[in-house]
Amino acid sequence: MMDDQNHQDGFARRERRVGRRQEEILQAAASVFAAKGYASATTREIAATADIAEGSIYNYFSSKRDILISIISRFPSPVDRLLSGIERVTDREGFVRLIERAVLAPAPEQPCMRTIIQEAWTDDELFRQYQAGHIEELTSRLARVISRGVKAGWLRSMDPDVTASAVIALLMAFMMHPMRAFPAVETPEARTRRVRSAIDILLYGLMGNQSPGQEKE
Amino acid sequence: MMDDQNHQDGFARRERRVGRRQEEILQAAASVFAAKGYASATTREIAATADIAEGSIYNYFSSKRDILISIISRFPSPVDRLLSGIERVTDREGFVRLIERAVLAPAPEQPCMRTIIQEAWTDDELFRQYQAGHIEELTSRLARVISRGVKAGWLRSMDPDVTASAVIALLMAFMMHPMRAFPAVETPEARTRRVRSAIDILLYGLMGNQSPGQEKE
Amino acid sequence: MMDDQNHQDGFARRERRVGRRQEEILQAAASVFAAKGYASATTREIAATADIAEGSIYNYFSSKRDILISIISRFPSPVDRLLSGIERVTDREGFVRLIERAVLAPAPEQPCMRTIIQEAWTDDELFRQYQAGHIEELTSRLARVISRGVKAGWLRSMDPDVTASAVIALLMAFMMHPMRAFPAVETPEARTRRVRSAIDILLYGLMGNQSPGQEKE
Amino acid sequence: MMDDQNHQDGFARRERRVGRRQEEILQAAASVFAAKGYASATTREIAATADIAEGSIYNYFSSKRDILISIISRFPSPVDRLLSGIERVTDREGFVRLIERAVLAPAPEQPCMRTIIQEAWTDDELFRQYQAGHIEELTSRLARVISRGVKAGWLRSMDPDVTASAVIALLMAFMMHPMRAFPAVETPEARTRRVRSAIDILLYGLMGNQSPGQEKE
DNA sequence: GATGAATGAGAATTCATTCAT
DNA sequence: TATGAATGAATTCTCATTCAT
Repeated sequence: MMDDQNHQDGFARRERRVGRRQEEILQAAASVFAAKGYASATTREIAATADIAEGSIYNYFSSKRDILISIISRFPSPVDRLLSGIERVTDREGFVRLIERAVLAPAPEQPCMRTIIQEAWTDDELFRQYQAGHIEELTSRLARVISRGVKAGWLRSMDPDVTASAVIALLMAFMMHPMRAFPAVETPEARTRRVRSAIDILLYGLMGNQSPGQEKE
Repeated sequence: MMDDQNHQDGFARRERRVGRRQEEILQAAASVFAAKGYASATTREIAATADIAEGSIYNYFSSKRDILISIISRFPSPVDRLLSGIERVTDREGFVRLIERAVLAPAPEQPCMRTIIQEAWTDDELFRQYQAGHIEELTSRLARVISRGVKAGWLRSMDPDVTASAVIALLMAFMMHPMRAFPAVETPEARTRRVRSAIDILLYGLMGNQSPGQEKE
Repeated sequence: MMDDQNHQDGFARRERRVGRRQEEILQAAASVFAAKGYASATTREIAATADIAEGSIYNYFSSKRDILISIISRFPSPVDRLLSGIERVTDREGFVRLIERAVLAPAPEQPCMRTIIQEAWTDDELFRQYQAGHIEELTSRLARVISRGVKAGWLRSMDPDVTASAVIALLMAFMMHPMRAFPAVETPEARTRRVRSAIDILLYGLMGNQSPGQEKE
Repeated sequence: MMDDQNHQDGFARRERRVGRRQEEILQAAASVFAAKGYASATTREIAATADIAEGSIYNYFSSKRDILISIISRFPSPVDRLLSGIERVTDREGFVRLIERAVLAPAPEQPCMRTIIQEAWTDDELFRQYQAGHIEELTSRLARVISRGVKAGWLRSMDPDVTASAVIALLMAFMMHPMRAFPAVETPEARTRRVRSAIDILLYGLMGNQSPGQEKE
């Protein structure tokens, strides 16, 4: 029984070590992909960043592409950030919070994720595999929320389906790019102000006649 | 003098021929970059597309990167499309038209440009060299327009600087991405509807109390 | 017309140059394959032997395996050497000559081909693609010849099908290996004597009661 | 003394365990070498087949090559199968049995050995080290047998030395290759028929005027 | 100028072998 | 002794760039 315990411990320890190493490689790869883009990133640089030998990468991943896929499917995509909780939105307040949470998410990995998600966004195969389904689901759910909002009067009158897909396009685009335009200059506060302003415009555009975000600042 | 004339003619003719060839290569490269991304595009494929020899490329451009740079600086970026004419905006109507023109621009090269601009957007050096300046200029001009609009009452009350940069971020992002989310499904009409809807949200969000795009459809 | 001629000349010249280079690479590869076996041969060594850069190989062949296949399908296999002319065999004399020609073929490339053919013989895919068909054809043709020989009395009585496949197995095996057993020692004359002796045994075994090769020595 | 006994027992037991492990590894390696060829076989696959860790192999063998050498020198080669008992041949019957036993040997490992022996046959160093000596010995012994047979009249008149080396070449070649030519089609019975037929031809060729194998079927 | 073969630096990946546990 | 992750040299192949024709 003792032996069994020991054996199990050993097994669990190894599992954890493998997991840790994978994590390290993924972190390293993510940062290199983010800096150079997937195609220009080299396994050599990933290995150097992860501080292991080039060949060791292949003890944990079967190919460079496998690393990219692992990153993409491991981290929650912006889409998922929007999806979670969308059902609970029943009023203007909830809607505002949903959008703000999705876009302003303080995810520490966000800057490094942007480029990687772009990759999934650009690569047809990855897009179909990891995004398309989510987005369709998100769109139809959002359309239902909008439909409810219009009926309840806290959204102005619009076609729910078209509006839903337009909003998602806007949000996805915005979540992927907002930082780029002013990279060197701006302080975090300035960034937050700008993002808030954009959200405000979006929400105001959806709700009409009353700025929804402004009052919360 | 006759000789001189001939010589000048010959010179001009050569100039034109060189220009034409460069144009062909740029077109070819643009389409290949768009399809594969800059890093994965090969000079071989560019040459094949331009129907010239691989080596001939180097008679017109000094490197693959030089081609990318030439494309970026030759074609008007979305930023420029917004810039031109921004000064003439003096009322709600003009503003609506400005935004619509920029986003819906029927530029035949647009789909092929998106990827290339993304490249410039992702590559720090290119970004600084070809976008940063334009964007700053655009932002400050737009801020002035917004400021005027708020004073004149055709825009709701907002901080002009923050709003300007937020709008630009939204527009840039949207101009670069809107198609992706629904690639297989949608008809051109559906696409236009969706883009219109997004613009509508944006403008309504800026102007308040009256949908500006809706009535024009 | 002159121009046309020149152009054609240029075209032909290039064709020839390409052909020559391919030939050089094939020769080099053949000798390296022969020395090391396909799997252990490296493109680096092939390139060095052909005195070109490693990368240049890929201007002429799409992969290392493509080189092997080219070699195999370019040179006539032992099977083909047996096939050609088998139909014309109508008597004991012709039969003797057929076998002798096939086995003793003074092909200059033979020593270098043996190992390569072995590769095709060992690799299931290559075998099916380049040998299987030939061998089946050869077997049925040989069976017909044997059948005729038995009827005409210049072969002893045997089952033609079984005998045909046995003879082919013996010949193929022998053509692929005979040298190996005594590589360093023997003179060409000794080798010829030994091969002749083997052929003699085979033919005597087939014909019975009279040594067919002995008298020619 | 008891202790001593125990110690000796322990020692012997360890010896046996080591031997058993080595055997397992050799079996595993043999089957992998046979399937892929030496160069393409990986230690990983050998380890997996032997159901041990990759690293453990190196507790028993110093290198991959060492495994190959161990296999070759451990298992009796076809040559050895011919050698053993060759001295006892004193008449036609014995000769027939000798050849049949060597070629038709029901060794279960034969198919797996063929490829390995081919490796030794192809690799100059291995050939010299493990085959050359055996073959020379075999040749001279066989020559003596033939000489005796010719004198005794149960072999037709031939040069014993040349004939001996020819027979060995034929047999070696045939023992290494006979299966290949008809892999998918034939039943075990068909194969036996074919091999018997080949042996028959050989023996008939050696003895003259009387089929030696035919009557035994 | 035009061509495209030649180049060689590097890319991703494999694998025999080592070594800490 | 057993393990299997770590290593890094070696391998096949790619591709921007050069250069002889």
